[in-house]
Amino acid sequence: MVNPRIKNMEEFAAVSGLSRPTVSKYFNDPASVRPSTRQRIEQALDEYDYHPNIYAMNQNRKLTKNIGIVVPYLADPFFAEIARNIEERCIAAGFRPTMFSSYGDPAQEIEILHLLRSLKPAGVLLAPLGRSSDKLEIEKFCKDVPTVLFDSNLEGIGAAFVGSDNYSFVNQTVEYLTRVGEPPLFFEMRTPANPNANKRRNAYIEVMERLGHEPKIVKIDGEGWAFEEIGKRGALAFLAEGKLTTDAILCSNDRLAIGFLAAAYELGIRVGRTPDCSLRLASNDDHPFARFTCPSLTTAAHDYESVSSVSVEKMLQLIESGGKLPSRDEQLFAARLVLRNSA
Amino acid sequence: MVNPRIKNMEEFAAVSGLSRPTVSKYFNDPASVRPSTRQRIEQALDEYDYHPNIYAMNQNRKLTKNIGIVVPYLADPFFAEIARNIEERCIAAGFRPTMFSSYGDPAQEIEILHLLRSLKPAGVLLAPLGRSSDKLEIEKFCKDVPTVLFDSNLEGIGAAFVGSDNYSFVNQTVEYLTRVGEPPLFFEMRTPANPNANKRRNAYIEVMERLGHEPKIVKIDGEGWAFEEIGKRGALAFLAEGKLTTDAILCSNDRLAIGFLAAAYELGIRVGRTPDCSLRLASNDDHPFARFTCPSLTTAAHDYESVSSVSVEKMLQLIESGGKLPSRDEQLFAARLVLRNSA
DNA sequence: ATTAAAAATTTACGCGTGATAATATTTTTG
DNA sequence: CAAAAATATTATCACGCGTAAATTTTTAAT
Repeated sequence: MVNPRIKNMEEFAAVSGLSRPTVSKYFNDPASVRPSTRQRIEQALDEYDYHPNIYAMNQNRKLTKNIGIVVPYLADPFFAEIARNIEERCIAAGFRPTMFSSYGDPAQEIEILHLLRSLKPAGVLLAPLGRSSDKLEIEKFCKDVPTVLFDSNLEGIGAAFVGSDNYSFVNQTVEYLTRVGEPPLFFEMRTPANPNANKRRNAYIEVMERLGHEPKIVKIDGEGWAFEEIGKRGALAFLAEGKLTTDAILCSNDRLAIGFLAAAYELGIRVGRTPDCSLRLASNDDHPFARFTCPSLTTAAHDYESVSSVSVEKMLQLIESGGKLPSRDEQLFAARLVLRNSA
Repeated sequence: MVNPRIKNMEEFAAVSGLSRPTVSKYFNDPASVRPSTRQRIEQALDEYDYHPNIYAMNQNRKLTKNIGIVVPYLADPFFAEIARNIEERCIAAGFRPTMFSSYGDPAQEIEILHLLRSLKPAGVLLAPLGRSSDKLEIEKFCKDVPTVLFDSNLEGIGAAFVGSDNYSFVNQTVEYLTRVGEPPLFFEMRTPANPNANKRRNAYIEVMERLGHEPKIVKIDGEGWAFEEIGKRGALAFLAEGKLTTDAILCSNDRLAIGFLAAAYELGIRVGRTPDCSLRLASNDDHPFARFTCPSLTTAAHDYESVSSVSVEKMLQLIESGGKLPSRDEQLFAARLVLRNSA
């Protein structure tokens, strides 16, 4: 490694005693050269410090090894966690993932797609903002760049969608809550950014009616992505009203529930399933922090593993087949009910 | 925009009635061409859909507009938040930041630096893993690429360091805790990954001695980045021993404190400063979730704004001056004590 | 108006790699 | 051991742009 600097592939080919095209082939696919040749290259790679120039490589290549991962809000541990999982799998598959977050801003989401376009990625994994997304622009993007949507669906857009079955989430939490006590009230934001929220509300109504209970929904105000704060304020206001008609509450998502628990704690309302508690609270997502709330949060867990692995698989499949899939398929994964202490 | 496709800068220069190098100059700095020329280019830009090829641009350029942002663990909301802040500022300064996370793995940290090297970034903002970092490799990297360290310092490495003054953190929390009650015990991991942890412990000892109290430290076992879990287990074990000699505890960082609070809640130990509480708990960092713990967490807050803005400023300054600064300077920002309900 | 200086533009060349076709070499097979 | 198949080499071109030097145009000064 202390040997004279290697400037380019030409020089590196020289010191390894091969021609440049052969070395080029090796870098594009090490298995495409004879084992003996491969050995010579890898030996030279040990002795000399050479890395192909990324920009020169990608400039004239039909398809780069880049993968774009786009999420709505990377500072949300839920997305951070799933992005981490996906990133890892892309690297394992020999690709170079880059992460992007639109931080809740539709304009930035589109900007990211523009940037991504000029990055000529082999594929993109996109968790769109949802309601506020510029669907026309995203649709245009998906026509040019092989894209798999995950987490939140935009009807008909992208080559495939991989996400969670919201009905399964709510069905399990509602059934559990009603089985061990009174039927739950549904606690959500009035204008949720994420389309999953709407599906969850509808599922709640459907499941409640099936079970012969009247659905009751509390809608709280708030904009943006500070869900804990919104949930806390909403819960403080709601609990202060004293109109609680049941002992059970189902939050649309864990971040609202975290805010709710903070509010309940401040008001001295004990939450849990033990006799000393006046309220049971369940939620959906299994946020990374749900295990550390007080009390720990009973919630319907995403199948993180399946969602991330199948998203990546779909994407690789899409790349293999040249960017087009015969038909857009949607794959949904059921929740796993995680019983903790809040309900 | 419906006009014939523009393939490259040559064609775009043609339709705007200019030569390619002139157009090239415009894209590198719109102010470097005559206003009348600029107008012609921007008009053509409206009519035709052309974007310069990123790879071709960067291949033959001495300095790209890329900025690398590297953090130890992006799924930690603290780093996610500060990375978001830094990212935004880089974009505002006309650069193209890319975020990387080593997810606690020293090998991956080095891999990221290797990748970054071939990305030829104008500068890098690096929050190193700390104790486990491969310091020799990082030092080598910093010699070739203009790098500013932030959050956790590696002595003598990088062109500058911007972080928080750990003494100020601990000084404020200890002083506050002793002022309103018994002197605190220090709760930390036995082998902390982050060098800030060591500085905080030393500061705790120093401040306690200055105030005439005997420092008492509880070291808990655990490896990796699941601090809440480690804190919770450690607290459960510690509280079960019943060797609590004081009513006040200072956690090394908020994530440990979050775990501690979860443990206390499960054990039925009320934490806070009201008469019905048996324990006061304070911490350091002002983690984004510290407002939503039960009780809400009294903590010494990082000056997020200053750390991120000065980091970026230092970096821009470094780029301006051609990658070298006259001397390595370290800039530390004091904490702001945030009083909430836990102490 | 003339001319020198400054600014803007054009000419000409190079960057490091991918890709392809024709040829040469090596390895495998019958 | 010869023929066939697989692999490597040689020789070129293409890619889309940056950049220094040369040239033209514009501006400022006389």
